[in-house]
Amino acid sequence: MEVLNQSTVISIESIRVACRHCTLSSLCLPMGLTPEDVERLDDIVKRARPLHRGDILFREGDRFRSLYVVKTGSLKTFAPSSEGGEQVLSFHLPGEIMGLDAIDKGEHACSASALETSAICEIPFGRLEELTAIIPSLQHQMYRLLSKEIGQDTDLLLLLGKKNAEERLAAFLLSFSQRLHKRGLSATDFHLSMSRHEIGNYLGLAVETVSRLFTRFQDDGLVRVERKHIELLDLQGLEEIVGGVGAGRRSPQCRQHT
Amino acid sequence: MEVLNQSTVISIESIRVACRHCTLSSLCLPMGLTPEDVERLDDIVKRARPLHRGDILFREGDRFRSLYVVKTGSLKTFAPSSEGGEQVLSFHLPGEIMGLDAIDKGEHACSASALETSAICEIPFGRLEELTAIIPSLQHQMYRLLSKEIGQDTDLLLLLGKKNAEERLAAFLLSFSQRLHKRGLSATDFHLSMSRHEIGNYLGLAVETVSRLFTRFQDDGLVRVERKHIELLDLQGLEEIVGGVGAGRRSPQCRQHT
DNA sequence: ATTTGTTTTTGATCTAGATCAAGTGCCGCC
DNA sequence: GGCGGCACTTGATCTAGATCAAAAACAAAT
Repeated sequence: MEVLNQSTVISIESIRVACRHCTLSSLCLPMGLTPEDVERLDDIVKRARPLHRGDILFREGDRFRSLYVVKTGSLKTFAPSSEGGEQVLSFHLPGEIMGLDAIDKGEHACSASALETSAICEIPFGRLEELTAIIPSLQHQMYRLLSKEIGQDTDLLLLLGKKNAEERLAAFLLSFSQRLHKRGLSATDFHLSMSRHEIGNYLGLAVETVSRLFTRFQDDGLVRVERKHIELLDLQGLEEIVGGVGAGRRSPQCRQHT
Repeated sequence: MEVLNQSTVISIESIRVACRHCTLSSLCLPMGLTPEDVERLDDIVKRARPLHRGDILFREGDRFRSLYVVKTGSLKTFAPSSEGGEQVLSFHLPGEIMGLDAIDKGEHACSASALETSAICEIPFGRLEELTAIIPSLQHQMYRLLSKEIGQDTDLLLLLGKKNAEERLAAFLLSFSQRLHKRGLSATDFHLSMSRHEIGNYLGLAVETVSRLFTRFQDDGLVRVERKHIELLDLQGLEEIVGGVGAGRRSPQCRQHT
C-alpha cells in the first residue's frame, strides 16, 4: 500500500471531526468565520467519502451539485482533449476546493480522480449559496476562492505560454513545495503522488522530457530524486531557473517571442 | 482613426444610458435580474470612461477597487513574464468583465490596456458585494461569472498544453467569431483590434508563425485576410482543424504526449 | 521466485516552430 | 507628399523538445 502524506489510518473519529477542529480550516472555507458561522457551515458539509487510487470523484458532464474539498490525500482533474488524449488541469492537495469551474454551466467540465487514498468533504452548492447570502464573510470568502482559482490558472497559462521545459518543472516543484509547506508539511522533502506521465501532461511536456529533467536537476545538485520521493536540495537554484535567469548556468538561449 | 466594431460616435447619450437599456445586459451582470434589481445595480455603476488605444485601465499591483465591464471597443490584459517580456492573458469584448482575478489578493495581478477606443463601466466591488448579499440572483450571477472565467482559462490551458500552432490559431479565430456573434455582430466578417504580435503572444507563438498561418489559411481557402480585416470563408474547415482531425488535409502527425 | 505488466530511464533521431535576416507595405507626421 | 518608423510578410536556418526504440527498475499477482 501507499505511504500517505498525512496518516495511514483514517479513523471514524477523524471523519466525524467537524470543520472547527479541522487542521485545514485556515486554508478552507471556514477561514475568518466566527465559531457560530463555522457551525452553520459544518451542518451542510457531508463527510466520510474515502476514495482510493484511481477512483473517480466526478466525471465530465456530471450534473453539478456540490463542491468538494480535499481533506487528506490528493486528486487530479483532467479534461479530454481532441483525439482521445487528456489534459491534466490541476492537482489538488488537502484544503483545496474542486468543482468551481462547474458552477457556470451546471455540469462538471472536467473529471476528478484520486491519486492516492483520499478523504473528501462534500459541500452541496445550493445550501452553500443560501448560507453565503446570510453570512457576508462567507460570501467574501467564496469570491476570494473563485478569484484565487482564476489567478492560479493564469499562473499556469504563463507557464505554458512562456516557459521552457526546465523552467516548467522547476516551477512545478516549487509550487508543490510551497503548498505542502502551508499545510504544515516539509517544503523540501515530499512524495509526489502523481506519475511522471501525469506531471508531463500537466506541464505540456513528454514523459521522457520530465524524466530527463529530473535526472539533470539531480546531476546539478538541485534535487534528490528517488522514484516518487523528492528532496529539494537547492531552493534558490530552482527559483533562479524559474526566474528565467539561468544565473549559474547557461543563458544565451530560450528567449521566446518578447 | 480606427474603424470601431460598434459605433464611431460615442455620444453623451450613450454614455448616460443605464443598464436596463444596454444591449449587453443579457451578457453582463444584469442577466436574469428583475427591473427593480437592475435599477439597484445601475445605481452603483460608474460610466463615462472612454479610453483610447494604448490607455491603461488598471496596472498590475494597483489596489483592487472595482470590476470593469467593456461597453464598446476591446481591451487586453497582460502580465509581465520573467525577463521583461509580457504574456497576453486575454482579450475582452463588449459585455465581458475584467478584474475578477484581483478579488483574492486585493490587488490587480495583471494590467489592462485598450486595443482601440473603448467605453467602460466601472463597478465598485464593495458596493457590488453588498448588493449580491441582498439579491440572490445577482449573487448567483456573480458565481457563474467567476466560474465561467475559470472555464475559459481551462480552455486556453488545453489550447496551450495540447494543440499545435495551426489548431491554436483556428481555435482563436472561431472563439472570436462566436463571441462577436453573441453580441449581434457578424460571425464571419470582422476586424481584429489586436496586432499579430499580440495574437502570437496570447497563443504562445512567434509573430512570424502567426503571419505564416494566416497566409496558409488563406491559401487553403479557409479565410480571407486583409491586414486586420478577417473574413472566415470555411467555418467547418476551421472547426475540423481545431478538432485535431486533419480531416480534409494531412493527418499522420501532430499527436502529442497522449 | 517467476511471470507479467507498468512506470521510469536512457539513447538516437526527427520536426514544428523559434530565431535570424531581409524585404515590403502602411500610416502618421512634419 | 516625401520621410521615418512600425507592423507585417517571407525565406533560410537552428534547436528544444517530441517521437521512436529499447532497456532497466518496480510492483502486483501467481
